[in-house]
Amino acid sequence: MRRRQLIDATIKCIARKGIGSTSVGDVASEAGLSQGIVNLHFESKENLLNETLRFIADEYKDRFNKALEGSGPGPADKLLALMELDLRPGIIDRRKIAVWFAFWGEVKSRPTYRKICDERDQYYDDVVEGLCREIIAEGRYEGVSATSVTIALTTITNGMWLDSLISPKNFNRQRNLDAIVDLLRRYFPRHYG
Amino acid sequence: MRRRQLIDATIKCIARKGIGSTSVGDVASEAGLSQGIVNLHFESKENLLNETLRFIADEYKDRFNKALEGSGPGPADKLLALMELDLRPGIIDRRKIAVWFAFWGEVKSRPTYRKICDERDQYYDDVVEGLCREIIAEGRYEGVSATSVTIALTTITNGMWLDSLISPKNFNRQRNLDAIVDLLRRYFPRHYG
DNA sequence: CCGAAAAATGAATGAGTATTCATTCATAGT
DNA sequence: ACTATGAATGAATACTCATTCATTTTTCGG
Repeated sequence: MRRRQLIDATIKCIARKGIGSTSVGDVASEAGLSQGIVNLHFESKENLLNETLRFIADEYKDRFNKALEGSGPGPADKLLALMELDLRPGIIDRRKIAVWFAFWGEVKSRPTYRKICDERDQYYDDVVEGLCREIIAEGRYEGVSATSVTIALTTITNGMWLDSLISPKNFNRQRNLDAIVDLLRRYFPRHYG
Repeated sequence: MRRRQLIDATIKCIARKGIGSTSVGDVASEAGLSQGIVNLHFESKENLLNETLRFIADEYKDRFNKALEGSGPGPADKLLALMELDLRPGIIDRRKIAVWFAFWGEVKSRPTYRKICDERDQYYDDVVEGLCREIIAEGRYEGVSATSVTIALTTITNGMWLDSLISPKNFNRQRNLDAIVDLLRRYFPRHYG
């Protein structure tokens, strides 16, 4: 399918040159096709970018759901699997992260981007909060607020993504994963001890 | 100073329209000046953007140092003051955050941006890690890794900034601050109890 | 095979934009 | 009063880029 091929080319171009310097001509030649091809299949550049963002959001959601299914049965396993997902080599790949940040960088001025990102985050937050509640009930943890843990867990991974983008040399996946597990242990010692 | 005036105008334009859609003409008219003014004072658009990023990074560093000085004397006070800083209304202002993300979105394709951001983060991390070490020593906390706490604390605030950008409606400063204090309490109960 | 419909091409168009520069103008020095 | 200075202007230039469209190529049902 041409549309998919063009979206892939768009992702490559954005990762390499940023959204601002990516022209439809660049995308077309990255795909090995001709000038007019983008407008033929997507009508406009804006459309292409919207659909590209939707594509990477869907792709993430897929991996997210697969991680949930593929993990151990308990909520603690599932939560850990989700945290690990965000630091998996295939996800925390500098090119992929660059694309996410390129779109996030335009969220304020493009309501459509905001909406797409918001949907993804909402879903993510809901699942994480649900798992935290299950763990709290299961372990009879007193004084642990599911809301607080959820905020900590969901924000921390995005912050790590930024680190990996800004200090790739200094970034250490294992150390970051350790920090997350360490944090989980503080909240839920009987599950991650 | 004209340069400062132009940098302010650039920040406003980026917050409103994003980097991609901000032209030097926009900046000039936002400043109430004429076409050629940007190239007169900054030689090129690229230069203007570099200096704008450097300006907001310096501005942040200033507030950061003031927060350190203005807080209570102990490392625990200082650390909390830094965390509060990142959620203060003047900092977590959607326009300011939008500018940060606009630049972060281009970090991968613009080495200069990366360098400026990296310097800022490096400094931030070093200070936070130093404070954590002091607290650990002071409270004789066993089994708390300064590295892990530092990673958690420094990444969490950037993640919160992203949330405030994507779900401004849903974003609640107090709830986020509570999450941070809650987290501090888990690591350092005798300091934040 | 045929031929109509769909897909793809790439040159042309026109809007927009960074940069240049000849000129204006206010101020300061002589 | 006259001149020198340099900040500021804004029209002109050169260039990039999204979009259009006439034309060519491919596809595929009959």
